[in-house]
Amino acid sequence: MINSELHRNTRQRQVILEELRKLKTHPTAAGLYAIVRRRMPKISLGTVYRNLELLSQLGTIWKLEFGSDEARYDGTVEYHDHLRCVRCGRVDDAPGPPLALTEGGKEDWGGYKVLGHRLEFFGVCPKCCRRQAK
Amino acid sequence: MINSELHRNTRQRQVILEELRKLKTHPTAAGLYAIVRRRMPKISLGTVYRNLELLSQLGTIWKLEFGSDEARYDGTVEYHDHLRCVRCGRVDDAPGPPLALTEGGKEDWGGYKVLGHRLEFFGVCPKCCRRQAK
DNA sequence: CTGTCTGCAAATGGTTTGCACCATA
DNA sequence: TATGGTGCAAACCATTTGCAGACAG
Repeated sequence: MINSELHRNTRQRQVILEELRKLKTHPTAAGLYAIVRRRMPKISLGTVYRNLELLSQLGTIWKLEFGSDEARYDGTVEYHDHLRCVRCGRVDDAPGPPLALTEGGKEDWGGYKVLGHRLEFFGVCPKCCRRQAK
Repeated sequence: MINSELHRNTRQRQVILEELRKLKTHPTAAGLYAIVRRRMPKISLGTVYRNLELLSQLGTIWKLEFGSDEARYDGTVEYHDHLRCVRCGRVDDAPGPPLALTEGGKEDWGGYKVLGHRLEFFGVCPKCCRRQAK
């Protein structure tokens, strides 16, 4: 059941959320696991996955699962677009305000009940651009 | 190497592309495999994957890998947005023209070399809406 | 106390890959 | 006939899950 009142506030959950929010980057589950483990050496990767999934279901964090690579997680709540590097998989926030997509009146679109959208730009990140230039 | 002149025109590849283009839906690799097997019972799933990957690298088809579910493939070449059902994973083309995203002047955006974008709407498809209503 | 959560490890499942044979150009 | 492609099956690997003990409320 997805209801924040039914869930306990475990130390693992707190640390996972805290460390995710400290990061400007959008780590993978494994990446965040490595970071969290510095504070909680005994935590398991399964717990990290379970909490990231739960927090994203609750709308507390955002799971970025465009593309074929591993999912990445974003501790920011407000909607914003993303920019993904096709070479290394890195994900950054798109600069500036999100593109305005007028979804008004589209709640029933082709028989679909539209809930939202995701917009992702893809390209080559600065580091990979430099690597290519060499 | 990704160069159409270096690739042979095998019967398997022809049939895979042909069947994909017949479909209005956007099948998964396994779904297309089931269809292709009606014409080529001995074809393997690995061959379907290899050809879909190659064709999408060549730009002949489009691999839709938003979301966490299985990848889906689209035989249509022109850009269009997609509409994905969050319940059953079904993917349809978004009706009407694609939203105009003025990417001009954004080739160097936050240090990124922007190559393109993908826009996906998510919601509940007609069939799943009906299922819920019962 | 009760039911959720955790650590651990094994299972899952879509996708990829090694290999020996086949077939296209 | 040289080389890319295929069928088969095993390998991969991110993610999920079963379980018994731990802990929050």
